[in-house]
Amino acid sequence: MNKSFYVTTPIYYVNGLPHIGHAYTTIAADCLARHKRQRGFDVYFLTGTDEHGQKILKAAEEKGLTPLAFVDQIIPRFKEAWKKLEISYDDFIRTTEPRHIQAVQYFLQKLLDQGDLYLGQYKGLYCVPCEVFWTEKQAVGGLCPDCHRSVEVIKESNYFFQLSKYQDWLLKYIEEHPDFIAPESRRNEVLSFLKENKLEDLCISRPQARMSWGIPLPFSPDHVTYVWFDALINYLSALGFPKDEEKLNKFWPSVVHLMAKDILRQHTVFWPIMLKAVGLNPPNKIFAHGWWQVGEEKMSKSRGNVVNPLDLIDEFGIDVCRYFLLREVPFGLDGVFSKDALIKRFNGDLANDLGNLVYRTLTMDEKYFDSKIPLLHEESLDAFARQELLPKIKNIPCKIDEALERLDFITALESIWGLIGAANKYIEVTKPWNLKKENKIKELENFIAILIEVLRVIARELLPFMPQTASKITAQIGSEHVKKGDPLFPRIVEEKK
RNA sequence: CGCGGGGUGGAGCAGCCUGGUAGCUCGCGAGGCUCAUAACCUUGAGGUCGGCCGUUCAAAUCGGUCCCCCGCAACCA
Repeated sequence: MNKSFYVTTPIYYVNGLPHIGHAYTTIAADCLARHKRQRGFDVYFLTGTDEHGQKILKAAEEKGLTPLAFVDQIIPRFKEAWKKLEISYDDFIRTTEPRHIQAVQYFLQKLLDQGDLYLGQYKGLYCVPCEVFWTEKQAVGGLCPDCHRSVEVIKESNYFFQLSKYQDWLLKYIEEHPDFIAPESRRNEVLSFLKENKLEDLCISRPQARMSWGIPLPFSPDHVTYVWFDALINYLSALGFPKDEEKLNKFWPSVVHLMAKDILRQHTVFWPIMLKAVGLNPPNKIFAHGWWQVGEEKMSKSRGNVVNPLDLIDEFGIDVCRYFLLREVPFGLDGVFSKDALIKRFNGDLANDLGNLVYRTLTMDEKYFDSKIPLLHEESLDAFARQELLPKIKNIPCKIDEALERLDFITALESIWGLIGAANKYIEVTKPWNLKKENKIKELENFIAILIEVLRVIARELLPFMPQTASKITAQIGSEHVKKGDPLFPRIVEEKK
């Protein structure tokens, strides 16, 4: 049986349209999924949408729609975006689907039955017009931070989940599993949080009367499930929890959860404890990546500086966007997005290094051998090819495996670009135009043959990162004859102003 | 003294754990080559490694202290 690999994005909250942050997480997950498939793993790649909660209800009311009608209208926009980005997900889960609702209700019932839930009083500062609870620190001077009207103390009866019961277990687990939470700075953040605070019990319900848009508690018609409790379970319901034991055993817990850093705590504190409570292992890895900033500010809808990923694709193509997002900034750190930076990457890495290497190689093969691909004779290769090209060709897959294990997309890509650089240098060192003049056909044949082999390796290893480009290169090379087309990445010449 | 991350040539980063010629990418200067998308290859200029004090034969790297920037500080997705 093949090894299995499960990768998830968060389920995106659909009170808005997909933006570059959503695309970033999803592209990263897609890259990992494609890579593992290529290496022979059985892969399950899950994405989806989070459709319950206060904000959805409000957004729907503003549009005069029922919540379900509202989300039904948004979901296609996400699916279209992922289709356009050629995201190779295996499953798209919606929290309004029966399979998910059943899983959540089973989960809740089990917790209740084993005594992990209790009915208590939720007390909080509530802003009635905004319909939002605030903490004491947030509501400075008893005022709502949003609308600046005064908040009221509200008490309501709700169900609670006793997190603190599992706190010591979680702390120990994180300490004993250094790779569980990444990057390390985030891991430290969670550790210090757990060491310095006693976990409060998590309020996992909302009164149906105040907030109706959620999954009903199976044991209380007066309550619906708190959205986060509902949402996290999606990672299990997509595996057929609790019924499909075969699928569950196959893919759990060999999972990597990807997300932006703002939802780290829910995934590293609530989620492992929830799993522990129902007798499942924590996920293998939880990775929180950074935010993209436009100019100086964090990208957000309210600031109106959102970069629409679909517009970018129209302008530059899928692969260029994928390459830029994965190559420009270490996964885990914040980055600054700008078109200038993207164009720089395009011209430098893609046009000059990769595109030009492919094009000049194909041109030479066309000129010297009428596009026929000569046979490679490894034993008679020159010193440079043996020392600089062959070892790289051999090592790249392993280097990429290691790098992607750490979600280090940059190092993985750099290993490919190391080969591209060596090949460009090889052409310079070998001076094939001289070989041609001197009629050294054998040498010339081997020279072209090894370069084409290099292109094959590049195309193969680039596939998870730039699927379209990889197929284009493969198609250009063919098996016996090359088919030189247009340059892969025509240089972008910026207009003078 | 809440916890954590960071301040390295014009820009963005690596190096720091395991002290000993400060490295990479981009940009800029010069040269080479012509198969190629003014691309490619070689080479040069440019750094008090945030400030100060200390340990040491020797500190970007260890210790102390100060300054500045950025995260986290929970039930809001």
